Amino acid sequence: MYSSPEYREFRDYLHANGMNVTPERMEVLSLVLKQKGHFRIEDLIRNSARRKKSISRATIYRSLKAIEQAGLIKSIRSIHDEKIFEIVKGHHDHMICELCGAIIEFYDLDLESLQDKICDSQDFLPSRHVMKIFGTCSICRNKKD
Amino acid sequence: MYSSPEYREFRDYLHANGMNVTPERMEVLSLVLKQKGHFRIEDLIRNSARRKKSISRATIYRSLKAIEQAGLIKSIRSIHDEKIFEIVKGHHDHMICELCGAIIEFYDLDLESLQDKICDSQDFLPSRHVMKIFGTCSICRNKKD
DNA sequence: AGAATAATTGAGAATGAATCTCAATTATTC
DNA sequence: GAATAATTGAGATTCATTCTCAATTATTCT
Repeated sequence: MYSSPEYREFRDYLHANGMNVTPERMEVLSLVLKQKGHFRIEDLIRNSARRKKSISRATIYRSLKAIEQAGLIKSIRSIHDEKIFEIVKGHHDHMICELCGAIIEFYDLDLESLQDKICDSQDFLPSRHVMKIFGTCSICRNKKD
Repeated sequence: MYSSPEYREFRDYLHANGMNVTPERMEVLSLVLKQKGHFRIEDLIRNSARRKKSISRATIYRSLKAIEQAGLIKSIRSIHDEKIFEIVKGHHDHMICELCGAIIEFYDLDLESLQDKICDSQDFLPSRHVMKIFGTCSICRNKKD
């Protein structure tokens, strides 16, 4: 129970920050890990609600914040400016289709190193970045014909 | 009065979309153009409130939406996830200091063309993008010593 | 294991941004 | 200038998120 590396990492984060390991926090992480791809907070709340022992909205918010700070999830915004979380699985950037809303992940090493170079030229020390390209995905492009 | 190119552009947008040119809308644009760099909606509302004829919150929101759709401003999010507008002056990206919150604009041609190349490889047709690099700005780096 | 201490939870209240409602007002058209 | 359609303002409303605080629970210490 709660033995995969993500739980361990989260426990370590909690310990390192003088926070308690509670069933609620572990359960929220478990709900998170069940999501595939991107998810909204409301989805988690709804999922939790249909369980025997549901977790309060406040606690879900609080736990998500901790899980985010532990580096296990991160938030992005949809085309409609809606907050969406995703499980952190190594860095990548996003293409977002303005027609169908699809979120396409990509990673490009040249892009990463070019960014470092740009930061360097401004004496800026980067810690992380967000890059979103909006446009039309290949599926929607072909539909249009 | 209201003769600079931005007003003309906004009027054109309104006409093109069957919307009326009202003193309120022009005044909101005027408030926007008075801002330097980045601004929050609340700043505009406060600025408007201290005028002889103040404009309602609802109308400021409505006008900003129109001004944004006219392409004269665009919105970004601060480190604290707060919505911030900026006047569109040709495309650029952002470095955001996590210590002092400073927003540094930059533009890099290599970055732009690399992005096009990446989109091409995914058959994705880009229309615009957002790139934010978080980290520590040069001023804060030097303070730390 | 049990007591003491500090952190956490839940339920609902509170906040804050953004949107909506609708009657009164105003821009536009003819 | 009259008729028509769009807009405005004030306040109500919505929706996401945070806060409050008493009751509960995890952790620590012996």
